[in-house]
Amino acid sequence: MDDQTRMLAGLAGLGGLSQGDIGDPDSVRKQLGQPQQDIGDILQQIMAITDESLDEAQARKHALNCHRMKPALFSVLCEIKEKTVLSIRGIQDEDPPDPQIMRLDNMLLAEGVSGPEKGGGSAAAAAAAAAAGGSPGADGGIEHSDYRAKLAQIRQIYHSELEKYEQACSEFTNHVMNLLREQSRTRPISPKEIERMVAIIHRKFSSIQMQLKQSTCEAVMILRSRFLDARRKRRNFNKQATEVLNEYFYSHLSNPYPSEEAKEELAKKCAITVSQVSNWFGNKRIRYKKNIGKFQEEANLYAVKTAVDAASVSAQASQANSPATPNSGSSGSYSLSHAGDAAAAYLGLHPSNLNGAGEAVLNIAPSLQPQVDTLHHVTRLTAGYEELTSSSLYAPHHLDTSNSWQDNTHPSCVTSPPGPPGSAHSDTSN
DNA sequence: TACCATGATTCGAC
DNA sequence: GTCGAATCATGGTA
Repeated sequence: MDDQTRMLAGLAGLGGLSQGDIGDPDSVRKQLGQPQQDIGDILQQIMAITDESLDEAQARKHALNCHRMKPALFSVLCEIKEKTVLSIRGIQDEDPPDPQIMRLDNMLLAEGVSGPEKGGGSAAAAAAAAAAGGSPGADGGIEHSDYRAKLAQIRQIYHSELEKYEQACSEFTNHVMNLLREQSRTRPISPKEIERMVAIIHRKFSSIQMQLKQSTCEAVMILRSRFLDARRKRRNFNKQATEVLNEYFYSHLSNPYPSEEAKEELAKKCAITVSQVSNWFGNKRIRYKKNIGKFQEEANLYAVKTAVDAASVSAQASQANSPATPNSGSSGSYSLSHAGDAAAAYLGLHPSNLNGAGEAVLNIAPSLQPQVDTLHHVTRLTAGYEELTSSSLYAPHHLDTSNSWQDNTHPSCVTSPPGPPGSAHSDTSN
């Protein structure tokens, strides 16, 4: 159906045309002689209104409003307007969803700010805390609840602001719709046009909403960085944890690269994460190497302590298993120099075990080998290095000329597999 | 408050 | 990926 026919069809109701006649334009024109004359009159009257006085115009307006052709003419004008103006806009109006809004929505949803309540964002908080690798404990609990509270606050503000915007949008939309409906009595405004106007208003308000979402996202990011930046919430490990780590470090001084299993065990013992264990060893190795002298005392202390512990355990085990052969299963002879005398005493050295060079020759059980290694290491670092290196009995693990740890023999401990630094010993999951 | 200790992060090398 | 090295940022203490 062409425009002309459509227009005529709009007038059909008043012109007494049947639906069957509408399909034939000639028939319509023939039968519409009178209505066509009426339309001309109406248009002339409309044009003449501007030349008349206000009272006259009002009277004319009223007369026009009451004219039997008015609704038909109105609907035709609406249709023409719809086809000419609004159809052009229509294509442009149907925008795809804004990707930025989608991103913001997703983020707010993930953080538990928008969408259904997730316990005040506790899931997000927990995930974030886990990602940060923070140590568990009382402090972690406090900060966790603190983070949750702040997030809930942000959520509350966001929702109240959103509600305000929505309310304002709805009020404004209603107002505009009422206005347009009111005006639609005097000028051709179709329901579709009103719908479009509503859509435009919603778009404008959604851009304001985007700003709100952006601000909320920023607030969440700031909150996250404040609470989850590990540097900001650094806490020293407790004494026991440090002791456990130091014990391991100094008892594996020849090769202080704990395996994954060892790290996990240490992490469990110290109630910290594997990453923290890795960090600790990384820091320890570098600081120890940088200033061996400073760590000497500590090294001696832990070497002796570890040796004592191991010796007592070994003695107990020997007594329990085979009192007659305390050193059964010994792996070989090791020499100790004077610097390790104290520890050697703890290890149960007897004067008869001293060799001609004044070094101790001892049959060591395999379980004591790491401690002996440590003593060798410590000894070498203090005064006895030249003596030890001249001894064919001992080929130590050591810091080589480039000051890096080298493993000349086998690793000193079963929990610390062989291999140079960098061979999948640990992870620094930063 | 200055200084040192220490846990975490970053960066380049491998 | 891990490592060493440098650096940052905070905690603890004199």
